[in-house]
Amino acid sequence: MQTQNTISLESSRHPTSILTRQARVEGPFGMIGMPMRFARNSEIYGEDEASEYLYQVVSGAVRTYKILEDGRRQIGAFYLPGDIFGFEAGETHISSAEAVSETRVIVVKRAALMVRATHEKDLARQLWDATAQELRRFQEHLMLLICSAEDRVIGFLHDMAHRTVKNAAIELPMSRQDIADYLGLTIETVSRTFTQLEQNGVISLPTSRRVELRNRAMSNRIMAA
Amino acid sequence: MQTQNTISLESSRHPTSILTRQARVEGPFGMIGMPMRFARNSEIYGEDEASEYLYQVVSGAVRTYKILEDGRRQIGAFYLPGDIFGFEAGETHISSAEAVSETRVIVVKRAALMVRATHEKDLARQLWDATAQELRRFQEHLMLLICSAEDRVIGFLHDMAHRTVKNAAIELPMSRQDIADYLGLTIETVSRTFTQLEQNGVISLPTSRRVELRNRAMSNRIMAA
DNA sequence: CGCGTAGTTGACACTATTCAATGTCTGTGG
DNA sequence: CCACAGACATTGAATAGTGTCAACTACGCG
Repeated sequence: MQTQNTISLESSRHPTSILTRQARVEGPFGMIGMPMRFARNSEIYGEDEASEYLYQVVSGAVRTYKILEDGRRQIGAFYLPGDIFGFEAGETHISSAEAVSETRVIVVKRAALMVRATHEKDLARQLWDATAQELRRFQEHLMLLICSAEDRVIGFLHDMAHRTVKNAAIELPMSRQDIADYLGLTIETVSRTFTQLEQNGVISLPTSRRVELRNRAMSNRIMAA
Repeated sequence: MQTQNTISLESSRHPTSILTRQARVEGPFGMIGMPMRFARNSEIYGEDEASEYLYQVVSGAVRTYKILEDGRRQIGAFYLPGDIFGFEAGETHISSAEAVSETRVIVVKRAALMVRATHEKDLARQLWDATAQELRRFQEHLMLLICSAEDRVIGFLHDMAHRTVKNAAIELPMSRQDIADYLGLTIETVSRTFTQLEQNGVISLPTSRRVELRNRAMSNRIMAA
C-alpha cells in the first residue's frame, strides 16, 4: 500500500561522488551536499543500517520510527525544513526514517564531516550543538509521554507551532496516525482530543491538517522552549 | 525532608584545582578526576546549570530528573557504577541530578576533556560513543513509556538486570517512587505490578528491593540490547 | 518498643482503548 | 461535471487499565 520509492538522482539508494554532474547545494554546516527527493512514505534509511550519511530537510517532512515486536510503531521525531537528521552520534542508525510527504533533502557524507570536524573547531561545535538539540528533543518527547492525552496533543501542537512560521496556522504534514504513533495514543484518541480542543476554543480546525491556535492556554502548558 | 547535602571534599559544591592534596583517581576516559561523595537524595547538579563537569559513578546510584509544572517528577535515567553522566553535549544540563543512595563519583572538568578531544582522536571517539549511548538510552526509555504498566516494569527490570551482574538477583538502589517516576506510573501501580509478576512466577521478591528474574518471559519482551 | 518511612492492598473513578459505524476528502473514470 | 473508490478522519458505546484516595502492613532506626 506504500507509494513506491522514488528517488530523483539515481536508482541506487544513496548518492555517490560520481554524481557531480548534478547541481550541488549548500547543506548542513555549510557543507556541499547532494540534493535528493523522496516520495511520500518511502524509506530514507533503515534501522541498524550504517549511518553513512547525514541529512538536512529542504522541503517536506521526515519521520523516524521504530517498530515494536507487537507491531506498534513508535515515531521518535518529525523533521521539518531546515532540520538535520540521521546523525545519531553512533556508527549505525537507531531508527528508520521515512518521508512523511514528498520530501527534498540534502545529503552529506557523515565520515567526511567527522574528519573535517577534527581540524575545524567551528564545525565540531556545530555537530555537538546538533547532538545536544537531539538530546533535548528526546527529553521533551519523554515529558510529553507521561502526560494526559490532551496535554500530549497540546504539547505536540505547541512544538510544531514554534518550529514553523510564528503566529500563523500550522499546516500539519503528517496524518493522525503519525501523530498517534508519535504521542503513544490511538488515532481515535488523537481525533477526539482535536475536536475537544476545538470545542473548548483552544484551537480551530479549518481542515483536519490545518490548525490555528486560539487560546493562550497553550502557554500554561508543559515546558516552554 | 531531604537529607542534607554532604560532600566529602569541601564546602563548595564542586571541586577546584586547589584540591590536589586529595587522592586522585582514574576517571572516565582514563582522565584523572576528583573523587566526591554525595549523601542520599543530595543534589549533584541542577537543571540549567552550566555543565562544567562530567561524572562517573564509582558506587551507589544517581538519578537525573525534571519537575513538571504540575509538580510531577520525571526521572530521565538512572546511572550505576561505571556509568558516565552529566555530559549532555550542550553547555548546560538538561536535567537535575541527585544521589539515589550514598554515592561516590569521579568528577572531570568538561572543558578540559573537550579541549583534549580536539587533538586526541581516541578520546573524541569515546565522547561520541558515550553520547550515542545516551541517545540510545533515551530511545529505549521512550519505547518503554508507550507500553502497558506490566511491560514497563518488565522492561525496567530487564534493563537493570543486564546493567548489573548477570544471572544474579538484582539489588534495586531506588525506591518504588523512583521507579514510578521513571516509568511514568504511580507508586501503587508499580507495587501492584511487582506483586502480580511475582504471583505469575516471572520474578521473586525476597525483599522489596531485591528482585530475582525467574521466567524467561522477559526475553520475549521489548527490544533486547 | 515505638515511631516514621516505605511498600502493599482494596474500592472506586476516570481516562484511553477497542470495535464498529459513519463521515469527509481527493483523485479517477464515466 | 458527477459518481465512485479508497484513504483518512470522526464519532459512539462498551471495556480494560491506571489513577486516586484511603487503610493497612513491614521494615529500619532511635
